[in-house]
Amino acid sequence: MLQGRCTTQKLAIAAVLRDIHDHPSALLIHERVRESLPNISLATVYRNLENMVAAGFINAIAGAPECRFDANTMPHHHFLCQGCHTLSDVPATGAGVSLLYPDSIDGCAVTGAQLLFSGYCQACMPGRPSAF
Amino acid sequence: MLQGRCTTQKLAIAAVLRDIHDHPSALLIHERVRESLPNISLATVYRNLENMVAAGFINAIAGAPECRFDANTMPHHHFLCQGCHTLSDVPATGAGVSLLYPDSIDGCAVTGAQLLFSGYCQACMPGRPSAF
DNA sequence: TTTTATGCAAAGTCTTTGCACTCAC
DNA sequence: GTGAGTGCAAAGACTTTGCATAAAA
Repeated sequence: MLQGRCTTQKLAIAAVLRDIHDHPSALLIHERVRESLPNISLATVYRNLENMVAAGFINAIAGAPECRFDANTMPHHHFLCQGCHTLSDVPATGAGVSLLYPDSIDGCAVTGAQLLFSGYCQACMPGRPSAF
Repeated sequence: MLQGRCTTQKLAIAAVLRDIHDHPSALLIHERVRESLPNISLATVYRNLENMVAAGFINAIAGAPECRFDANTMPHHHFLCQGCHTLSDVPATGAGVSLLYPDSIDGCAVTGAQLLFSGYCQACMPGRPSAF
């Protein structure tokens, strides 16, 4: 799982990612890791996250103001609330979502697809009765 | 289409967006607008883009290093090449892509969906014969 | 005239980079 | 001992904000 040398910092970052099940930004990950490793630098967090994304251990989620990370590498989609900017998981199947796409589009090799839904969560539903 | 007062700056930005058919970043838009309006400030470009996104006149595309904008408000998807970071349009239908989703997921109202494919364009196809 | 929009400049936020030092191997 | 990995600090890139001025209505 970990590449290269096994450092305390890498283990601490991996442990945080394993425990967090929401979609933390790099800054939040740094904050959490500092609980167990107060001296770890933000640059180290960024460098290790970059390596983990490259290794496929975590996913980088596009679409939020900052880049967020996701330790859940199972295929799934995301929902971004436009009210509170919360990012939540949407199962790849079972939520009524159906996505099919070919391996290549217009001669381009497609290696992955990110589906980002936007809208409003129950708490942020604008101008609608809460019974919606 | 334009909200509020009709200023030279708004018209110039709208004209640039109408002419550009790729997916310019805010900085690139600023550069292009300066060709006709050399004194326009970057802050004005950002403020107007924000207004146009809010008004639904253009879309903000998530997933690129910087936020990019898209004057094409017809439903369509995007392909981000991991080699050259070029962002291109994928027709909503006709490219073999099939996407179906409900109006609400887990009690959240879904107002839109962005589908971002990633992979490699023909020029960046890694370690594969160009005849792929 | 009134009020919104702009330009300028500064600050804010997130991310990357350079370099000397440390520690896993 | 060697070199990958780290901490620190600075810089970089993109975006937002404050305020006086300009211009649309």
